[in-house]
Amino acid sequence: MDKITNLTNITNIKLTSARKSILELLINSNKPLSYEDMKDNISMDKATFYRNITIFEEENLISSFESNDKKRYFEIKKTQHSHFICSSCSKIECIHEKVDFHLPNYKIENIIIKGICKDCLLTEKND
Amino acid sequence: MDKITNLTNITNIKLTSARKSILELLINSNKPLSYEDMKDNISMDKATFYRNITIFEEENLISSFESNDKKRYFEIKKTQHSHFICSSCSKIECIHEKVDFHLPNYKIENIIIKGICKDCLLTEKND
DNA sequence: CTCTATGCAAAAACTTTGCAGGGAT
DNA sequence: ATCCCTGCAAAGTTTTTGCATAGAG
Repeated sequence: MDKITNLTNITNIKLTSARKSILELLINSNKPLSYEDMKDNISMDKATFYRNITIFEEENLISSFESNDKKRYFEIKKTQHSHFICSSCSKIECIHEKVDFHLPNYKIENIIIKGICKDCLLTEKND
Repeated sequence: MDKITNLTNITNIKLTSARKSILELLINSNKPLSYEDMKDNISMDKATFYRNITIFEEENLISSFESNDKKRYFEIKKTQHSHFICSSCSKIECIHEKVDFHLPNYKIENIIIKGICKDCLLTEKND
């Protein structure tokens, strides 16, 4: 039984080939992906894509967040980590350092850190 | 000399009445505001609004982030704090608790925490 | 046969751009 | 007179919806 079947057989969704191709891409990616990132590798209409994304989120298979570039980025729910979005180049990086933070009575799902990445900081200095 | 003059006279932007009205709203708000939040209280076209917002960001007077609801939220740069966005009700809250977190070589500007707020958690339990 | 999934086209929502007119100095 | 600011309208971008067809069980 492969990873994707594992993921979906605990839910009540049908594993169509469209859905499989989205999940495959997300599982094999080491960073969040937008529709634009994925569209050349999944052969389906954007309507189908977004409808399936909605279902995946309802089933808690994936999480998403909005970035600087106005796009939504999607990611398989796996070991929890944070994301860094560079205000300058819009690059997104996964941050695995532990963030020490507690908010009683809230459920924390995702931490997004905005700022300037080290590459852009270096470039600024060289200007 | 008022707050707004203080804010802007260190920059090289002209303080028009349009700009003043945006800054006034942001200064007096205790939470980030979107264009929609502000539009009834500022009498200017949305083009003017967004053009001025761009200038304010370039001048480092304000910061912004994208929320669940596809809107950008703007805030005067003041004492640093984080924001909590509820995935369920999309409410935004300012979080003044310290987030203990270090990323060497990166400049951190803004921390956004996504999750379920305490009100929505309660509602879920009561279903 | 029935129920869900999909594609296509159009709509929706927010933001940006082009262009011409207005205001300030 | 010049330069920047503004309003209006149109365009741009991402995501969503309606509807009819296709496909699975």
